[in-house]
Amino acid sequence: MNKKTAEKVANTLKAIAHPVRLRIIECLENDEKCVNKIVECVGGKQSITSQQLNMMKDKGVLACRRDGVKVYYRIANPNVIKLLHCIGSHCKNK
Amino acid sequence: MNKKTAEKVANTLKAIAHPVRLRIIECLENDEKCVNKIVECVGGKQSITSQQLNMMKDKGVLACRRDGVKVYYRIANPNVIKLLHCIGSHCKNK
DNA sequence: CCGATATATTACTATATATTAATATATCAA
DNA sequence: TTGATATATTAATATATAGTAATATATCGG
Repeated sequence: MNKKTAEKVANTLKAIAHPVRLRIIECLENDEKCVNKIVECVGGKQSITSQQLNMMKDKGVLACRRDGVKVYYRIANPNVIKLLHCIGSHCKNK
Repeated sequence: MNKKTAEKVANTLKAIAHPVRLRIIECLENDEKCVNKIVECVGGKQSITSQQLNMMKDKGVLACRRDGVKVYYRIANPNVIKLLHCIGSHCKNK
């Protein structure tokens, strides 16, 4: 892996290496959800969740579409789900 | 995933979410290596590499053994390799 | 346009992580 | 014990990330 690739990969990993962001991803695993639902699902403040969502969108982990007043987020990079399972199965027995 | 698990997973991810640390892991993919070799392999200063190695050891990603004057590091958590491949295959085509 | 609901942005402070240079410790052979 | 090689630690600063509160913008029905 060359340095540039390493930086890209590190960037993607950093994008999800956060407890709340992991939970957001998990919550979006099966289907898209609007911000409202995501906030409920992970249980924080709206503005914080919005920041996290935006950050992950910037890094290409999530994508979104607006439908009227609501904005629906979904997982743009399916590998993060695999990744989540991968690392999850390791951490369980710790 | 509950909050505690999310924190553990985030911790492991943070441990590898760094360009140099990713390259270290890659360099240890097939066999253990002494610090010297690792420094050569990733091309930084010895003390920095040592810090990274220690950090990853602390977080359970790596393990090491001393043999005389040399210290050999190896991957302690095989899932990080899978993880690397997972995310690597995504980032390639970007 | 106005009010209501949904989402995003800003500005600020706190905390964590990275970087760098210098120095310390460990092991062994002579 | 001394010198040489290998590795680890410390201390200081820079930079990035997180957390918080307040406010702004967007969409739409009426």
